[in-house]
Order: sequence, then C-alpha cells, then structure tokens
Amino acid sequence: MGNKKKAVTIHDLAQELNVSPSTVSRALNDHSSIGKQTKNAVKKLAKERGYRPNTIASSLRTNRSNTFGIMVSWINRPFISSLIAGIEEAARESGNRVIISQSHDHTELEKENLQALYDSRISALIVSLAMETVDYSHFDLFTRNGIPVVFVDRCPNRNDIHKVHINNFNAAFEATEHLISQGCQRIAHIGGGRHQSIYEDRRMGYIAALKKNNILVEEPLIIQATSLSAEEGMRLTEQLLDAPNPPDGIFCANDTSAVSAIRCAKRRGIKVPEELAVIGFNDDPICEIIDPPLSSIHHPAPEMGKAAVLQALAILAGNQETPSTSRVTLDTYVVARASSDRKKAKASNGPVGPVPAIEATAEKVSAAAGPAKTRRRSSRKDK
Amino acid sequence: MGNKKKAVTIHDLAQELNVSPSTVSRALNDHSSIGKQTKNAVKKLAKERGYRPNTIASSLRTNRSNTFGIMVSWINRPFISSLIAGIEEAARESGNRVIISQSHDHTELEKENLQALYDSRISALIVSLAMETVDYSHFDLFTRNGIPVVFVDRCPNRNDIHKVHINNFNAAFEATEHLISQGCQRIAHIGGGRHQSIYEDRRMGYIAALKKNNILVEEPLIIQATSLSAEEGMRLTEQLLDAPNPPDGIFCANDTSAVSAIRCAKRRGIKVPEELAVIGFNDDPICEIIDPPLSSIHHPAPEMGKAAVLQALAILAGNQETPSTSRVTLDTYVVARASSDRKKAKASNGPVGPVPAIEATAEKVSAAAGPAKTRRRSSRKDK
DNA sequence: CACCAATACGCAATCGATTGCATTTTAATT
DNA sequence: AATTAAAATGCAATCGATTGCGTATTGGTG
Repeated sequence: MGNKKKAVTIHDLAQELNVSPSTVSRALNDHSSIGKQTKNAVKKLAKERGYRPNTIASSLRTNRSNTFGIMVSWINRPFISSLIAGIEEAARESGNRVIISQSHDHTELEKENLQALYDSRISALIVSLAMETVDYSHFDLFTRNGIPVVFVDRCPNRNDIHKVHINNFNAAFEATEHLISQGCQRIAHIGGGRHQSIYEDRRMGYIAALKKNNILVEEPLIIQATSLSAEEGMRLTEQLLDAPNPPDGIFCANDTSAVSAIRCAKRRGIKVPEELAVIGFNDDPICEIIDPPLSSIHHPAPEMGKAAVLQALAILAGNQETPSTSRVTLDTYVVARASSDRKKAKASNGPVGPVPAIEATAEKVSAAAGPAKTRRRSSRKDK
Repeated sequence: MGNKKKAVTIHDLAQELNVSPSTVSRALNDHSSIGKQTKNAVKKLAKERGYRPNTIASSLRTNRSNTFGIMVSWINRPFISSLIAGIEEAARESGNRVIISQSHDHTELEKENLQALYDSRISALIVSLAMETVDYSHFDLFTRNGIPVVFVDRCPNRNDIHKVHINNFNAAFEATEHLISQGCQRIAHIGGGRHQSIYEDRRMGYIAALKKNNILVEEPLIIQATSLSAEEGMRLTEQLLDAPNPPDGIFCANDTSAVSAIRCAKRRGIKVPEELAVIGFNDDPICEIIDPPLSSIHHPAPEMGKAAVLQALAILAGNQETPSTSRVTLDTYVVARASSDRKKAKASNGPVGPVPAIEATAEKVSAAAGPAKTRRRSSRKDK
C-alpha cells in the first residue's frame, strides 16, 4: 500500500553495479562507447528495479522538453477535437507529450496562455488562431527563440510561416459549383470574418465560381458573420429569406450556421433542397443527423493534426536555421447529401418517405484537381 | 529577427544587481525574509530583462511539476471534449498545465500511455476509464507514489477511490419514469457493458423505475451493447423492433445510439414519439439537431472537469496522507424534447408543420431530488 | 614482450532554481 | 557605546541526467 519509496535513479543503479552514473546513462541511451555486457547488465537491473528516467532532469540538462504545445480556440468543437486527437496520436508516436490550451477565440487569452506555454519550454507550438486575432506579433516570442510554430487551419495571412491547411479557395469554389450544378441560380454566402484568411479565401472561391458560371455576384447575398454560431446563422438566414428576392441556395462557411439555415428554412415552410439548397463546411457529425442531411466540405481534421506534428518534427530535425516557411496543403472534397440534392429531390417528391439507411445517406464528390467523380461515402465511425 | 539569445536566468539578474541568486529567487517568490526594496528592485529588473522562470529547473528541484495528466478514451467525443475543456480551464486558473492522452478505449493503450504520464512526473491524474478496462491495478503506480488519481464519469467499481460522477441510477430512473409519464408501457433499454458501473447503474435505475411503476421487467427488452456506436445502435434497434411484441419506448445509455434508434424507427415508418418514444443520455449537441429532437439526460461535462481539478487540488493541499476516498456527485436533469413528447405529439398530429424556433425546442425537467419541475431550456451556445 | 590503438569507463561540470543553515547588517535596548 | 534580537542576505548543496574530456583496460601486432 503506502510504500512511497523514493524513485530509482541512475545513481542507485550505478552504485549497485559498481559503475559510474555516466556509464548507466550512456548504457540506457545505447551510447556506442559502452560495452555490450555492461549495457545488458544495466538494462536488466533497470528493469528489475523499475527504473524510470526523470524526464524533468533530462529536459533541464538537454534543454529539450519533448513537449508540444497546442493553442486552439475551443477544445470542444468537432473540428478542433478531431484535430487534437490527430496531434496527440502523432506526437505520442514520436515520443512527445502534448499540452493544450484554449484561447476561447479571444486574442487576450491567446496571448496569456501562449506565455504559459512558452514558460513550459515547449519544443514546438501548433496553433489554430483565435477568431479575433489579426496581429501575430505574440508568436514572435517563439520563432525568435528557435521554437517552431506551425499554424493549422486558421493561419496568419502571410507567407513567412509554417502552415498546414486546406485549399479554402478551391473547396469553396467546388461547394459553390456543386450548388450551381444542382440548378441554383441565386446563391448566398454566409462567411466568417474577412480578416481570417480561411474565410476570405472561401468567399473568394465562392465569387470565382459564380463568375466562372456567369452568375451575377450580388453583394446583398454575401454576408459576413462574426461568430458563425447557431444563433447568428439563424438570424442571418432570416435576413436573407426576408429579402425581396431571396436566394435558392446558401453556401455557409461552417456547418453550425448551415444547420441553422436549414432549420430556419423549415420553420418558414421553405423546402430544402427544392426551394433552398444548403451546403456547409467541415463535415461535422451533425451533417448526417440533420434532416435533410447536410452537404458539406470534408475537412481532414486528424490528418491535419498529424501533418502539423510532422512539420514540427521536420523543423526540429533540421537543427540549422529553420527555414522560414513551409506549407502542407491537404485535400478536401464535397460530401453531397440531401440538403443540396435538388435533382433527386424533384424526382421523388412524394410525402416524407422512409429514411434511407445510414450507409446510403451520402455521396462523395471528389474535390481534388480533375473532374469531379462521385463515389459512395462510407459511414462515419463513432468516435 | 534571429537574435536567439540565451534566456535570462536568476543568475543574470543576481549579477546585475550584485546580490546572490538565492536573494533573487526569494524576492521573486515573495519570501518574507527579503527586504522590500530588494524585492522591488529584483522584480523591476526581472520585468525589464524579460525574465521568465525555468519551470523545468523549478520542477526538478521542488519535485512538483504543476502538471495534471488526463487520460480519456477519445478526445473527439462531445462529452469528453467538454470535460477536457472544463479541466483545462480550472487547471490553468490554478496555475497548472494539462497534458492529455487517449486510450482509444483499449486497456493496453491506457496502460502504455499511463506509464508515459507517470514518466512526465504529473502532479495529479484525472481519468475516465477505457470501455474495456475492468482491472485497475495499473493505477496503483500513481496512488502508491502519492500522486492523486481522480476518476471522472467512468470510474472503477470500488469505494476506495476519488471520483467525480453523476448519480447514474437516479438519472436513469428519471429518464425511464419520464417515458412512463408519457404513457409508454413497454420500455426497452440499450445499455453499455455491465462491467462499467455507469452502465450497470443506469440499467438498475431503469429496472427500478419499471418496478416502482408496476411494469413487468422483460429481459428481452434489456440489451447490452459493447460500443454504443451508431452502427450498433442501429442494429440493436432493428432487433428490438423485429421482435413479435416491440417496445413503445427506448431508453438508450448514450445519445449516439439513441439517434440511431430514431433513425431506425423512421426508416421503418414508425412514428417517433407516437409509436416509439426515445430518450438518450449525455445531451450531446446532436440532440437538438435530430428530427425529432432527442430527449436526453443533461450531463454537466465542463463542471465535472472543474470538480475533478478541485478534488485533485484539495488532495494535493492536504499534504498528509491522502484520504483514500472522496466523491463529488453532480446533478443531472432530464431534457424533455419531442422524441419523447407523446402528449403534445398526439394533440397536434397534422402534417409536418413548420419547425419551432431553436429556443422553443426543449424543456428542462428537473432531475434533482424533489418533484420534477418543468422549465424552459435556454438555447445551446455554439461552442 | 613491448607498443599502439581501439574500446570502455569515470570525473566533474552543467542545466536553473530552491532551501537549510550560516553570516552579515540593521535596529532596538540598556 | 555595548549588547542583542531581528531582519536581510549569502553559501553551498541539491534535484537527476547528460556530456566533454581524460584515463584505464583490452586486444592485436611486430
């Protein structure tokens, strides 16, 4: 029970084996200058005595903490938590710990908690910016001191950084073209704050798609939200539908607001997708739950997390002056579901029929370069 | 740009002020035996030079890491991510870091990652058990060495532990009585593995509610799931509905499976809640998205996280022999939504009308001791 | 057998902050 | 002014692992 004995150290092992602590240390680290027998003896005893290296002492001496810091807005959002899950896994596999911190989307808290992360002597930082953040100088603290900073998803709008992102322009372009291909003529866009490049890019992709298809770009149909929350999505959709000439399609910059758009339309007796097609962004779990199921852009969150870890490791490995920039762009694709499927919806417009099985609720439309293919989308795992 | 100068240490400050490092250290820690002027001088210079304490060195010396370890199944589940959000906040406010690890619901991974957390010299451990875990001996490592372990939600089935939980028996009892109050006569239960006490307790609460209301307890209506995933929920509901005498209500041990139950029923053309009332557990965001909105048990995830941190801090504060047990029980309540509202549903059985506004989709039925009150449920914030 | 080069290992400083125990300075008292 | 208690500060060890450099051991070769 309460045998709270002190932890075993290399000194203990050294003494017992009549060798020096240096030898024990080197033996455990498989240093080349230690004899095979000594190594084995040390390792054997270490196991017997339940020796566990003191990572803190090691960190102090080597000045390497083997800890990655994560700074995100809110942990409990589907995209973010999946991102973190990916980071945690990749970090652990490379022998690193992960410590997390939330900005709650406020720059002030971001700064404060960033300082705490710095004080923790993290070896690398992975960040998804707070919604508010437009000035990035608080990250200089890290870069100045040789601590790699890798931005994910919400990145600064500059080039001299390391980042893992998706091609928001293309994704939005394809989302919009998807609506167009379904026969939408007046497509609205509920976007995020334009100071965040991901939202600005989505907006530009949307506009480009309209132009390419010779559709008039109407400013009143382009709305800039501030939080993209459910409430805001509801309010902005109301506003759109109240207009004299309401849209017949909406591309929302996230799924939360897109779900609100659907609910708003349903409340008003407007049929989705027949009278209003909707597509969101992120492919959150709610997409498959809402009725009709919400089309969206699939955003590879865990993979982005892993990629960010790999980036950081690569920078750390190249001990020399860290290259000031690098980027990884991951693929997205349109997940076409009923909320935008006007063709099928018009074909069978009977009363509300039986709901299709889970496995058949979605199709995947490739969004990578090249012509859009259509494939089955496998059902989502419960995680 | 690249002025990667070495970090300022107390020695640097000491030298510049012509005092000893001890004095600087004490001054910064507001030690009583340091003169007021010296203190001010030290603090002033520390700020000027941008001194930041080396937490690693401090940890090594004091043997306190100020780091909490978290072990959960999957970070990216609504309940868990909210739990972590709460832990992170409370930990930060008390000057602690938080490092996280996932078990992916496997005992083996739980063990491995637990070892890594131990090696990180965490000051306390907060755990929600892997689904598989039935043997708890791998936690002895911590308790033996004076590291507080606080279990949350999925706890070991023993009394000599620290835990933060809800009263699963009562919650299940009230969920079941809620269905009964809605006129259900044959209520099924899709529960989790009985080796996990939270699921066993829910099962017992369900049975108790039936008995109290003189409803026959039928074994075929009580199903034990292994993962409570969407797929499994679908399969088990099929099974229930295929039976010669199908249930008119289902109480599911989580929302994921409850959503599947609803979808399964809809696919078969069975009306929810008129022919099958459904209630879940956790009050995940999907509850408000599914149609009809899913009734559930509200589970105060962030508060549980905060409570766990407070527990851990309390144990750490009482330096003496840690009391071997303590528990915090948080309140839950039934959130009654349309999936179980047979009375209202029967009153207005017209065609699918306009959907009510977000704010009006749910009522909250108090589940704490005392008679059940009914109140409005405020709309969920987007987090 | 002597000599040289690997090969194996030990010494001691180091990372930065903390802290028990002196030691010095200041202030108060007679 | 001498004495002493109190207040302020310094010394040096310590936490546990790492590592540059020096020393000892081993084995091979002429």
